[in-house]
Amino acid sequence: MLNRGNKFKIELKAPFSLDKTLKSEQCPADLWFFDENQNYWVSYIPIEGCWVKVMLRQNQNIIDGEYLPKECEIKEKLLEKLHYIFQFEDNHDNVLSAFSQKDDFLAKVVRYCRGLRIMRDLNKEYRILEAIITQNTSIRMIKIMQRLLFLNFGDMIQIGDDKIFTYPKIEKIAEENVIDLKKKCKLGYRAQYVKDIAQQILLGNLSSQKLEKMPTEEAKKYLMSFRGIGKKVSDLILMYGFGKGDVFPLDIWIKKAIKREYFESQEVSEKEIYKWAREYFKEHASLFNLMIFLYERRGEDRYYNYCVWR
DNA sequence: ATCCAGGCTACCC
DNA sequence: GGGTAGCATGGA
Repeated sequence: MLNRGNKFKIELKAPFSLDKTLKSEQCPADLWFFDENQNYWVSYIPIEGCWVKVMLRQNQNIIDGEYLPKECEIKEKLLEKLHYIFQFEDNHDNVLSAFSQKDDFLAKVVRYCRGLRIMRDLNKEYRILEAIITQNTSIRMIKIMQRLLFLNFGDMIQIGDDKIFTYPKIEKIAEENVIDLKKKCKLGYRAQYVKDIAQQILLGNLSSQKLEKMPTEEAKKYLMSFRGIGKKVSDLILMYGFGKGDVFPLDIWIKKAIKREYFESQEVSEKEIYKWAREYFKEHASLFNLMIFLYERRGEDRYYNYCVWR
């Protein structure tokens, strides 16, 4: 590695793949990018007021890590956060082999997704705003919009040689006028939603503390009471912001796959798919949702080199 | 050019 | 309750 920062190692005790996880295009993976020259994954994490550059590389069952700046003595805290983000210790093997027996499609999906984890975001408020901009657009555009949010509403800081922008500040978004927000960040009609929700978060009406205490169904109703948050967006927020394992975000990829594999390509309503998924996957719905999403998009372009931070 | 993308709201019946 | 036009934006 750079050999300039502080080094650490994480020993993996369960099957885990950094590549599968970060190339999966799950929402929190957008905060990581692959540095092709250095051959490691990079992200930036705030720890006790200090922004840290984190670099990771996997070698068999070892994650080699390094962070900057060197004078930050936060190794233990950083490891704690990385465990929270990646869930290294989650061993899904029993669940995966059980579901592989259920049908051939799942067997293929499970094989393809070996080592995949559902990530969690440290910044719940950002996760809420980011989920809103995912509606009716492409993964490519989602990354562009995120980068523009960082650029326009984050603070510029320097870590080593990197000049980056921190997470977009909710207060700044809340007071920006909608036309400018729309133009600056290419948010389209989502700009009004983003601004409104930012205000609701600041007012304490949309509270992540409240959300954390709620069971899934209640949390979903709560989220959907805000304009701009519907079924799908609330599922994404709960899955990636609040670690809910029993949600099932329905986008076109999932709908297509479920219809094809389980309803003989017949027309099925969203309601029926939700009901079916709850019964079929039970408390593991989120995990299989992400695996099917990844499997279905296996031939699509990936943008894991794209950096939202600068 | 028309259709589509990790959908939602408002309004129709 | 279910069904759908309109919505901003850029890529195919």
